[in-house]
Order: sequence, then C-alpha cells, then structure tokens
Amino acid sequence: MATHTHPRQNLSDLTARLRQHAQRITGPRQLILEVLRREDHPLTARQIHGQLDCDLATVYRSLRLLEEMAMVKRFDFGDGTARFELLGQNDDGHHHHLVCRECSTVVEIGECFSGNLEQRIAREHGFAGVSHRLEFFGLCPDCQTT
Amino acid sequence: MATHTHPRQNLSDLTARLRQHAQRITGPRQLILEVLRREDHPLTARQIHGQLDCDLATVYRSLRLLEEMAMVKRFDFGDGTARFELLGQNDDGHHHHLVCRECSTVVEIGECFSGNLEQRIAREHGFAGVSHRLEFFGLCPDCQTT
DNA sequence: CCCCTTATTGCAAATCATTTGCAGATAGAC
DNA sequence: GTCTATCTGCAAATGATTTGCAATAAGGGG
Repeated sequence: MATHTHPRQNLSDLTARLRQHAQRITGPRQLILEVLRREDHPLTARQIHGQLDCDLATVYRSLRLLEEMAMVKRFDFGDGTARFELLGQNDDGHHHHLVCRECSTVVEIGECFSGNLEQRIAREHGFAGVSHRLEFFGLCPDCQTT
Repeated sequence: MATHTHPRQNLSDLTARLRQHAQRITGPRQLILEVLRREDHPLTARQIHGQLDCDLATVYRSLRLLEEMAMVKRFDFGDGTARFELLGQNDDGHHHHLVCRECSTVVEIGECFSGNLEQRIAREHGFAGVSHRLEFFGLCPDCQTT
C-alpha cells in the first residue's frame, strides 16, 4: 500500500521543531500541523483551511513558514494549485506522485530513476546543485472502468 | 549543444496545419506562430504578447487552441507561469528542461529515464495511460561564478 | 469581387491562487 | 501581570488566466 513517509509524529514533536526555530506555537499553526498529520496525502491550502477555523491568509503564511523550516514540502501537480505534505524529522521529502487525471487521486511513489541521469545532465551542461521535479499522471483503476 | 527539436518549419507549413483543423488563419495566429518559430526556447504568454500587437487574451486563446491541436506544448516550471514551445510536425514534444534557479536560463534535455520505470509504476498501481512531467533545476555556469 | 455567416478579436470585467498592509490580538520572556 | 515582538484577521492588491459581449474579419458561395 501507499508506503508513505510520515513517521506519524505526535504534535509535541512538531511543536518542538517549531520552537527550535524560535517561532511561536500559535493556535492556527498547531491546527494546521494536526490536519497535515492526520491526512497522509498532499493537501491544498484551501483543503487545509476547510478543516480549520482560521483565516486562509494565515494558512498560506504558516505553510510558507513550515516550508522554509523544512517541516512541509510543496508539490506542484501542474493544475495551478500547490499541495503540501508533512515531512518527517529527517526526511528530505524527495519522492514523487502518481496522480489520476480524472479524479485527482494521489498515490505516493517511492522510486525514482537513478541519480546517474541527474549527475550526467548536470555535468554535461555545467550546472551545479541540480535537483528535479517529477510527477506521473494517468487513469486510476476506478476511473478506467467508468 | 542544445539539440532542440524544431525542424525550423516555415510559416506556410504551420498555417497549413492550422487550416487542416478548419481553423481560420488570422493575423494574430500567424504572428504568434512566427514568434514561437523564431525563439527556440519556452516562452510565456506575456513574452509572446510583448513581441506582438494584439490583445493578451487573444494570445492565451490562440495558445490554448494551438495546444489542443498539438502544435505547441505547454511546460510548467513551477513558477506559476506556463511556457510554450512550438512542436515539430511529428514531434510529440516529450522532452525536459534544465532551468537555472537564478536567471531562468533554459536548456533543453533530450534524455529521459528508461520507460521501464514508468511502466512498472503504472502496473504496480493499476493506472493506465501513464505519462510524466520532469524538469531539472540548478545553477547555470554563469550564475555559479557570481 | 461582393456578400454573408460564423469564427475570432479587443476590451473590460471576472476568476482563482496567493500575497500583503495594517491595526488589533497574543505568545512567551521578565 | 506586564510588555513587546510576533501573529492573526480582514480587506485590498497582485498576477496569471479566463470569459462575456459587441464589433470585426476570414473564407466559402454566388
């Protein structure tokens, strides 16, 4: 099954990480972390906001902060809306997704192509610090039968 | 060097393709094709509009049309702005880019990981018609020295 | 070559995701 | 409890992209 990467960390671990960065532990931030912890798939800011009682702008601000602290990772499925996932303590969050073109179901993909390709591309073009963004799209089992 | 895929097709070839789809050959459309043909890297709608004398909305509408006709391909570098490239006659446009995080210079990448990975992922999760989106990001030679 | 129908354009206003200014609220140090 | 820098809520701004609508132009038919 979806081998997700969240060690199901508890809230106090999360707030501790927040505190380390000299950030305040506010109500909204705890709520956002709870929502992200509860769901194990990428959520949009709007989806998170829907399960909360705070301003949408605060959700965006908090997500941005959490992203800078490497507590959440931002994903882009090319539909013009960013998705966010909680990152584990020592998780660099490098993984990809398989997204259904029809119903937007998301499956997490652990695998990736060999790092060789990336290194070769970097070398060939003289680029440094090369990373990549990779997502898969297709029709999920349910949507095929429809 | 950038082995780009444009066969440097001429305008009449392009308008012929337009005509085949029962679309009218209008001034703006010809202009947009000319701009895309001249530049061999992905352009934003705004950049295209900057080299033209027609409404920005028309540029968006035309690009969407051309995309549906598979004459241009849309790319997403994750900065919230779509880029467009002209496609060759029998080009499916499948290639990737290496984008400089600093100056946004774009290098076209012909290579891709083996299709095996994609097929295995599709099979493992029961998805059909799986495709992928892959872009590389890094620091170009110029921006490293700065 | 003109006419007519229909596709297309320009313009302005609408959307949508996301950001920002600012005044009032509140964590957390003392 | 006080105090101050950090947050939040709210409203307005931004930027990419889309859309409604009346005016315009492409291209087939005569």
